[in-house]
Amino acid sequence: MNGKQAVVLFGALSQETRLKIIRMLVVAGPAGMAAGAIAEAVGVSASNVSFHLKELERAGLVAAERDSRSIVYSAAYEQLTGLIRFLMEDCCGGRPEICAPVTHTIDICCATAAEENKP
Amino acid sequence: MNGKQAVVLFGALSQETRLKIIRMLVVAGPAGMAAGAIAEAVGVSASNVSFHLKELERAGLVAAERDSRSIVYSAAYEQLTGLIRFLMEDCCGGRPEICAPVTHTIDICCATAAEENKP
DNA sequence: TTCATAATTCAATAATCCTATAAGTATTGA
DNA sequence: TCAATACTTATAGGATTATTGAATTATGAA
Repeated sequence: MNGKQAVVLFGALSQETRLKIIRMLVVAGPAGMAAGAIAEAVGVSASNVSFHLKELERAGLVAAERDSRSIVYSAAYEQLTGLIRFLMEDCCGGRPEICAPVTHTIDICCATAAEENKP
Repeated sequence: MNGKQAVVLFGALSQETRLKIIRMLVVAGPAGMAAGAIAEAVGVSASNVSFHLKELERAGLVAAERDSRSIVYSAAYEQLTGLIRFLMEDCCGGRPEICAPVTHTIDICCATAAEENKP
């Protein structure tokens, strides 16, 4: 990840519709969602959602795959985690307590979700 | 953190000069840096850095404090960590391996920096 | 007080981004 | 093949954002 890439990614995330989409896809997981379902969920027109999905795809934040008539989009987790790493690089300058809240909360999120997912 | 706030924060980070500033302040730590030093480091005019610092302040990503003739800016870590939490909320849907890379890398960053900082 | 330094504000211009509408492409089923 | 479904692309507008240079405010030193 370099600065110019990161600017593009942050730009892709700095729009209400696109941020809603990404957050939804992050929750949806690798299975992803069809463009139509996304449009309905965020409440925008087909052409508008298409415009924003293309923007997200251009940034590399989502991947698209056709499934019959639908096109299914899914979150690119590696890009997201790479972006976070880039932003917090050398973050704490020897003060772990400064960036600990990030790792702590994400660990809890993972653990909770995994727990709920058990059979 | 809510969606509208997050959009403002991502917007603040989606500009080359501002991203450079934030990353520099994240490394600089609580001591922060004066506006003039920031301008020189990122290579832009005083009025331009002032414009961008104001934008970052408006978003709540930096705090400003006057010190004699200088105005010293420092990163608002809680906002950054809050933003990351918001983005990755319920991220992995029971698959901890998906978001583990984030927490792992930040943990390593903290540990390494803390180690290097020992007397 | 007067001058120099540090930074902000203002105004004008240039660049970029978002939305809506309309037209186009791919896929499936009658 | 014809029509319907699911999306995408093109275009044109209005809105927001970035940059520059000149003017302004705040602080400290001679």
